[in-house]
Amino acid sequence: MGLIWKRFPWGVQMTEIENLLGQLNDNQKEAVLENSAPLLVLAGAGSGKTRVITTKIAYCIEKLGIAPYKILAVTFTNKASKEMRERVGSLLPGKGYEQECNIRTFHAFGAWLLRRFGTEIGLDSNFTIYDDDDSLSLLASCYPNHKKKELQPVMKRISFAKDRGLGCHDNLASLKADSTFPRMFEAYENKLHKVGNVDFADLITRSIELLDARPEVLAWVHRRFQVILVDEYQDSNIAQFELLRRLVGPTCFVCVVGDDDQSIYRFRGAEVQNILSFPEVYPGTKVVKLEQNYRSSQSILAVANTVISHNKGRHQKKLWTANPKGAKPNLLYVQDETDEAQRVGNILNRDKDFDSSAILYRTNAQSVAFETTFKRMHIPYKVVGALQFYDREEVKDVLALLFLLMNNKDEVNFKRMINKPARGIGEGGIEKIFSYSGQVGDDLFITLEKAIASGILAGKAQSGARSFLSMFKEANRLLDSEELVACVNFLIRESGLLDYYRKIDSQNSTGKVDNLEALVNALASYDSSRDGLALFLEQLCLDPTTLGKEDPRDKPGVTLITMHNTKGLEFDRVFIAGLEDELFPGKASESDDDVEEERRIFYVAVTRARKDLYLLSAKARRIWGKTSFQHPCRFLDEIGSELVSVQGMKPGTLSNGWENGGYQGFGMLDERRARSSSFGDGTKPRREPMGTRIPSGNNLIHQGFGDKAKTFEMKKSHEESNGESLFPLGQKVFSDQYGEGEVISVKKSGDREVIDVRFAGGRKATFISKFAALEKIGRD
DNA sequence: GCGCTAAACCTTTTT
DNA sequence: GGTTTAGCGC
Repeated sequence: MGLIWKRFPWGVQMTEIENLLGQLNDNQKEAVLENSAPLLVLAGAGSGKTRVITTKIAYCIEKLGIAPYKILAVTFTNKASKEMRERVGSLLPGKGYEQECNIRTFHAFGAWLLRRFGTEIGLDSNFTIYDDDDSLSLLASCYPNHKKKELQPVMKRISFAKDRGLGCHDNLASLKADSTFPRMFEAYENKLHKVGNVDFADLITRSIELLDARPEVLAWVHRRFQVILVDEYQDSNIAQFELLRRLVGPTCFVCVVGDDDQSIYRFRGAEVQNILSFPEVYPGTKVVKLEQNYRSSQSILAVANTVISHNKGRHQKKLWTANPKGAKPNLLYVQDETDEAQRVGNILNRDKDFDSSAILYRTNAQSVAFETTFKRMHIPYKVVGALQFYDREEVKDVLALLFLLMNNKDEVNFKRMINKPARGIGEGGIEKIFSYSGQVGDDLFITLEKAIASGILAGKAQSGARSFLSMFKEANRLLDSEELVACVNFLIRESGLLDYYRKIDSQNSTGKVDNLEALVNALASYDSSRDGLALFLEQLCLDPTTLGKEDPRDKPGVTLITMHNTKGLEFDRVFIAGLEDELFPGKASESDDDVEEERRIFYVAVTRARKDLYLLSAKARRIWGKTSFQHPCRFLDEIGSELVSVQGMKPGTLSNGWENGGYQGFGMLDERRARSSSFGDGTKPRREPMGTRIPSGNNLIHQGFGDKAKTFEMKKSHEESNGESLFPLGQKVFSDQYGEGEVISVKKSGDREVIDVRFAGGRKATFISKFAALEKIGRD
């Protein structure tokens, strides 16, 4: 039963599963068929990793007769788990395996386990999951005299410790924190326990705690899961490694799949060592390597291989492909972020093949330039991942009320909303209220009731507190009678948030009320009971980026996405934008390890492309409202010039500019663009990016000849002076683009000197001194 | 305690 | 450039 028979022309009958196996290469097949020894699959980019996992799931069910619910498949990101669920579904359509199998992220699995058994370790089943903001607020409530900014690094360190499986009583010496840290860590943990909530790391660490404390739960887990598969294993952290070790029972088959070259979550505690040491931890491990790439053209793979070979800490391996050579990847030097978007738009408009194209960038903020330009050019697009909805102030306010409704011990959200909008309960009032609480973790509404009864609050605060309390009573009543939507609407109105945001909207036309409406709409598709609300909040915590939105993949248009988020995805045509030092690799990348991680991110990005790859690097970019002159990403130098076709002039680095036969000022490039940019899309050429005069011929001559020796000297003297400042504060300078200016700040960033210059007319710009096309004037 | 203005800060990347 | 905080007058 359950097998569908297919008749082949030559009379051989094959089951669906054999058909699937027939599509695999030998190594892939080996990985699917091995189901007794622990299995480590080292799978290069595009080597059919997901196909192996999904086929393996199908094989376990159809051939080995393992019940789907006994299979646990863990991924790292929400996107990946969604993708896997879909692939399982489409592999064996109509059987609903993707619903029955436990396919989740590590964190979602932890939440699932803790909701079931959390009471065993004193956790309420209606706990809420604090995001980073909430966690910080909780820490701040332990230390009211500290500013949030001081506490942020502490919070980061706490998360980092927990990701490594370290508790506040463990030896924290390896974190190199100061002596107060363990105490703060402990205070935070105590309070978190008392308010009955968990943070992200807790989803893993408290699951471990549960399995260690309750052998019967551990036994249940071991009975339940016969097969455990972990995707993107290189991204797992130590806590997750520890959790996995407990999940794998004596009769359980475990298989992990990963690629050390694609480890890009070190910043979050990912430990590449996990994948390297797997065979030692699980004796008898069988290792299968997948090195044939089925995704990309040879030309694209050549770029990827070259770049990644510059990393020292990696396994030697070489991805190869039998695919055609394909078109040479393009490297485009562009003017600024608007020009970048414009150029990409023009290319897209040539064949209008939007759906199979993606634009990849390092930071979410970079999507804005593409969005505005694409809107103007009428290019359809979709932004994947970036939080835009659920981290809005007005939405978080309503959510805070809902979280509070579900968990009346939730101090963070109570404090957020007790006086918002203002109802006369200030700092002092809150303190008075809390003086009626026996201890942290008491029911906050009982505390509030006591405080009101005592009459300690001032007149305005008293009535405000009263209405806040009765609002929740009524909201609870509505929820109990399963009127979720009415309940939320009531809260929005009664709390005063509706009027409050209406006023703000009318003052600065912001549309916040529309967002409140959208939130109610998202909720409306859930069951209108308390459980429906709980489910909504749970899904929201675990993946706030997709909830309530239609699946972006169903929408036509170009995909805009961060490089991190693209893991596991592929596109015919990929544009990698913003290939500039300080942006990518990021400013904070100082150590060699940091740069190696960035290089892996680049590798991941490049290997997303099937046929066409465009690399874009801008000469200037507006960052924080200031124009910053950029230097090309160092990884571009690592690609041999024979591997890409270059368009545009490498920006004004003095050395390269000269070597290329004369540095070309912005004037000439602007001219060239002006010619080419009647844009072919019917739009008017845009305003000059910096809104300044185009340099006169004189300036060009001045720069082209008069300045050559001088600037060269500047560079030389910098190298010799070894880090000494190139531009003192107050230095007068001349730029061909901006005219005369004055250095108003000199800062060090890594080994670089960065200067801010204010030009005549008040315009400010930032330069890396070493590369700045500036002439010092009026000094001697 | 509230609300306005000025200043400071900001951006990695995800669960 | 946009958003959050500090400081001040009411």
